[in-house]
Formats: sequence, C-alpha cells, structure tokens
Amino acid sequence: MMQSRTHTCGELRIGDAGKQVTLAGWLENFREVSATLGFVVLRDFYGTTQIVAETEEMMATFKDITKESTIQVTGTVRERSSKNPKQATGDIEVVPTEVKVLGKNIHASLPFEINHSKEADETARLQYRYLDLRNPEVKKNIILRSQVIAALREAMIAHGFMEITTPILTASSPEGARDYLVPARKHPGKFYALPQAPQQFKQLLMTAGFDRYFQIAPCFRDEDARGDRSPGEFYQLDMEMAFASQEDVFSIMEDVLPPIFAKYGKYDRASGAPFKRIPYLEAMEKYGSDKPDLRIDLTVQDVTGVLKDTGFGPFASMDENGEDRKVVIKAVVVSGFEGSRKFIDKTLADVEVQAGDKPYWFRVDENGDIVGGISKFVTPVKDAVVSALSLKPGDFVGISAGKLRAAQKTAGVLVKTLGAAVPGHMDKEQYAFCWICDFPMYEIGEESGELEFCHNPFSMPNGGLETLLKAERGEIDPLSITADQYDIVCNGIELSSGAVRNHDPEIMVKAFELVRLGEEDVKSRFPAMYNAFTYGAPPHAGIAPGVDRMVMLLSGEDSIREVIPFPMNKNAQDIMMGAPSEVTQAQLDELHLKTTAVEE
RNA sequence: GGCCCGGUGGCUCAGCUGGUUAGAGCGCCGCCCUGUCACGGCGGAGGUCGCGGGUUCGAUCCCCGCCCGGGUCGCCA
Repeated sequence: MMQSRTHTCGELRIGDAGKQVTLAGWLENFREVSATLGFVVLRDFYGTTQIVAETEEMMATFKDITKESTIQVTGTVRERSSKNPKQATGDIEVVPTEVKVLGKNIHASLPFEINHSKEADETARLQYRYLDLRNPEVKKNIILRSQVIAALREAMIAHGFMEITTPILTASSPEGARDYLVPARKHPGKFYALPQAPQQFKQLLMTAGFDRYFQIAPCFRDEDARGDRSPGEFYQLDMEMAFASQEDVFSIMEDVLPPIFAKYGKYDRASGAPFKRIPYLEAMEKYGSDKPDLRIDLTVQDVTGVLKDTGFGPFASMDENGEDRKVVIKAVVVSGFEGSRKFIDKTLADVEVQAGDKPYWFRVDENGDIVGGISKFVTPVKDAVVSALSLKPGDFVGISAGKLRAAQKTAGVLVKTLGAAVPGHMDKEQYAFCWICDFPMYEIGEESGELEFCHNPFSMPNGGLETLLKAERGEIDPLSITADQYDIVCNGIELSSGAVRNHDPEIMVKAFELVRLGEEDVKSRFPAMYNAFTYGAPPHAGIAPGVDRMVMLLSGEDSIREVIPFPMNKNAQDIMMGAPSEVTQAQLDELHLKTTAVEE
C-alpha cells in the first residue's frame, strides 16, 4: 500500500520541481476558472499547497468533493507560471495524477467559514471547536501554548527542578474557593474533591525531602468565569523549593520567565533581573493597585492636605454631624495633555464604570491657570496645589476622593486608563514584570469587623514567632505584621501569588490563635500538613504562575478561551461534549446518590 | 445573584419616528469564464426576526416576563 504522504502541505519549494509527490490534507477551496482550469487549496497542519486541475476529468473530480473533506493527491511538482509571494509554497503547484477522498465532509454548508471562525458566534465555535481549530489563526495560540509549556519545562529542569505529579482525586479543603466534589462509590456519603491547587502536596513533597519540585498542574475551582478566568479548571506552573528564601524564588522566576516571554511573546522586550520589588502598601499608595502596569509612567500623589475643605462636597473632611469622614484625596498628574473635553468625559466615564466611584478633574492651561472640571474649588488654593504637585502648563489632573481604599482604587483606575489613552505615557511594546511583596498578614474583615488572615494562613509571618508573640502581648499592632508573601505581576496582570511557607507548627498555631483559632483548628483543617511538619520540615518557598494567563499575555488575546484547546463557556458548560450531563439511575445508585429534581 | 450589551437565512450584520413582498456581504446550488490565489460575471434557493404575553388598525421595532450568549461586580485561601 502507498504511504499516505511523501511531503506536508507546507514544505515544497522551487527546488522540488519535477518530483513525484503525495500530499494529504483538507480541501480548503476550489477556484474554478474555466471548464478546464481550476485551483485547489490543500491545507494541513503545516501549510497550504496549490493543486492545479487542467483537464475536464480532474475538474469533475474536484467538483464532486465537498470543501473541508480530507483528500490524498499524488502528482508532479511544477513551477508556477504566476507565483504567489504571500504563500510559503507559492512558487510551485502540484499537477495531480490521482486524487482520493480519505474523509468526506457530508455537510453542504459549515456552521461558519473556517478562515473567519474568529468572527463567528462563540457558542458555535465552541460547539464545533474541532472546526474552529482548523483555522490557522485559532490553531496558532494552541501551538504557542504547547511551545511555552515545553520551554517552561525545559527551563525548570535546567534549574534543577523535578516534575512530580500530584493526585487529582483528593480531599476537600475547608478554605478558599468552592470545591468540585466526586462521590466515593466505596464510601457512601463521602466525597473526593478535585484540588484547587497542589498546595498541600507540594509542601508535603518538601517535607519528604524533594528539594526542587515543579509541575504543570491542573487546578479546579468551582467559581464564576471572567474574560481572563476560565471556569472550572486552569493550569499553573506550580513550583516549590526547600531551604529557600523569597530571594531564591525570585531569582529562579527572574531567570526562567523573561527569556520565554521575549522569545514567544508579541513583544520581544521583557524585564531583566532583578524585577522591581514594590511593598504592597507602597504599591497601593503609588499606583493605586496591587497589580500595577509599569509600562505606564503615571503615579498617584496624595493631596488630602491641600484640597480638603475647599468647599467641594466630596472633599469635605467632616459630615453634617461633625463626624470625621476619613476622606483622603488622591491625584494623578498627566503632563502634556491635549485631549478634548469629549475625550475627558469619555475617559472619566470609563474610569467610573471600572472603579465604581466618580473621578474629578481639572487642567492647567497655557497661562498657568486652573481650568475645567472642579477648577472653581481648586483655584482659591492654587499656589498650594501647584507646589504640592509641581504643576506646569499643559498638565491634566485626575482626582479621586473617598475612604483610603476606595480613593486608591479609583486613582489606580485613573492611572491605567489615562496611561493607556493619553499618548506618551505608556511604553507598550514590552513585558514589564514586578514583585509585590510584604503583604499584610492580617486584616480587619469587612463583614466580621475582626482580625482575619489577609491572604492565606500558610505564609510565614515576617519575624516569625517573636513577632506574633509581641502582637499577642499588645506591643505591636497585628495589622502591621507582614508576611513573606509576594505576587508576580506583568503588565498589570497578576500571574501568581507565592510565599515563604510557614513550616513551623508552633508558629502556625500562634498565627491561628491571633484570629481566635487554635491548634485544634490547624489540625482539623490541614491534618496531613500539620502532622508532617511535626516530623522535621525544611523551610520552603514557592510560587505558581498561571499558564493560561501567561499564554494570554504572550499571544495578546483578550479572552482566555482563545488559549485553551477545549474551553468551557461562561456558564461552565462544554457544549461540544454536553457536559455537565445527566447520568443513569444505575450510576447514581452505585454512588449512593439520591436524585433531587431541581424545582425551578 | 446585581448591573450593562446583544439575539434578524448556514455565518457576519443593516433595518429610520411602528406602516406594502424584511435587505446586503460571505457561504450554498446552477450556468459562464484558459493562470486563479479574498478569483471574476450572471441567475437561484434559503427567514416562526430567541420564546410568551401586552399596547396598537398594524410590532423585527414600543412595554412586561422568561430563555440564551458575552462583559462586569460579587466570588476566585
């Protein structure tokens, strides 16, 4: 039997002219020019090749084949009389002697046109994902994903890390996101859970003496989707290292990520080591965000002192009852501003939608006068404002006011929105990384009004046991305790949190006691880890950057579904496979599950 | 769960202040075309305008409810 192909559709060149070849692929298009001349575009994974039909018989053969059927073509390579420089194989064509249909497309019209599938309705794309992925534009993101994952593996292994897989069926974790549960057939009434992250397993691997672990790890969380968050499942480059500090983790990531971003990304520039380190509180104060976009040169300044009580209602420091409103006022100065009034209104409306709070503004005109927006209230304190913000003619000032957190958030949205919209304030064509570090260990819960863990209880408090004891004795404010915890941020997108872990059971218990929990809570919530740490654990630290997010940044796509081979829709359904689906009564019985008809 | 936007031939979309027979491009079918490559030309088929109710002489259009999709907030240790 003849082999199915001698070459791919992407490789024949002028030097191959005269060769007998066999190609196989999808019939992408058939251009009929006359009764005895037509051109077939044959497409496979590697590219496209033109097949020319020059006889009535060959015309009839191709006319009978539905587009998108798979065919095998045997023939001779020939130099084209009119070449196509836009096509890699554009110098040649294949004159067929034999054409065979391998897999017939029986559908006269497709749900969408393959080469324009990105414009089609997303439900149709996901339902016919195997057709959507035939589009080279769609396929290229999945190829990129594969290459990036391969490069990450290679780099991690080169740095002495070992990939170890961890269980998919495990125990439900009491904290964090909603779990996906799997009924246990052999244990009526009990459930496995899919891991939200391999967090506890990787810490147990450290305790077991594996020095440097990593894994391209699937993670499962039953939370709602976003444009940049896939529902249900996603992948992390999960890593952990023993006898390691925060600096050790930083230097590995600073070594591994920039070359991969520069090589595979749409921009060829990426931050070099060391990345800028910004303490959490400084980030909130200076950028109004714990995920600043360092490609933007704008920053936030505090103007509470000069602008409060200027008569503008939202800036008032006291309410009508004389109570302190705890208002702070933040300013973002944009130099060289030439935008129109319409541009200002539209941009600030965007800010209001995103921040949920109204921003204010004024400008400094060419004479140095304060004009526009809230200028009426600012002009009386002009000298103080000009001096506080070093204002010059041509400056635009965006203002936010409110309680600290809200004012910072609005100012942060002003920075990102104005930075992107006003020319000259964003050096866009690069990957700008930074570390956000020194996160607070505790915060006052918005609902409870009491002290709670700020992020997660696994992080080592800065200063260890001694610091916690001081807080317990009331010598320091527990809110001032920071954790050895960090986020890695790229272009304003949080790729991951990480931390130096708390490997000391005594410190762990003390950390829990400060939030009115204790040893029993630690033991019941994290039994394996607590026990393991009582047998001698190494200090360890790690991080887990999201793979899907990284590929999204590299590809420049706005939707995470574009970088996932078979994504679910926003409602966590796989339309193509029909998941989730009903199951048989026999399956339910075997799992000891009662059906509960959902009453709508 | 809240808010915003959308749902019109297979696909993408237009459709005015509510008014005859709901249009265009792509795709599909037929005919023509000897070098196309987003081939071109001529002709044709194809629509419960998401579903239900209301207002009206008359609803794709206005109102109410619901369904579906996307975005966003909540949520995501």
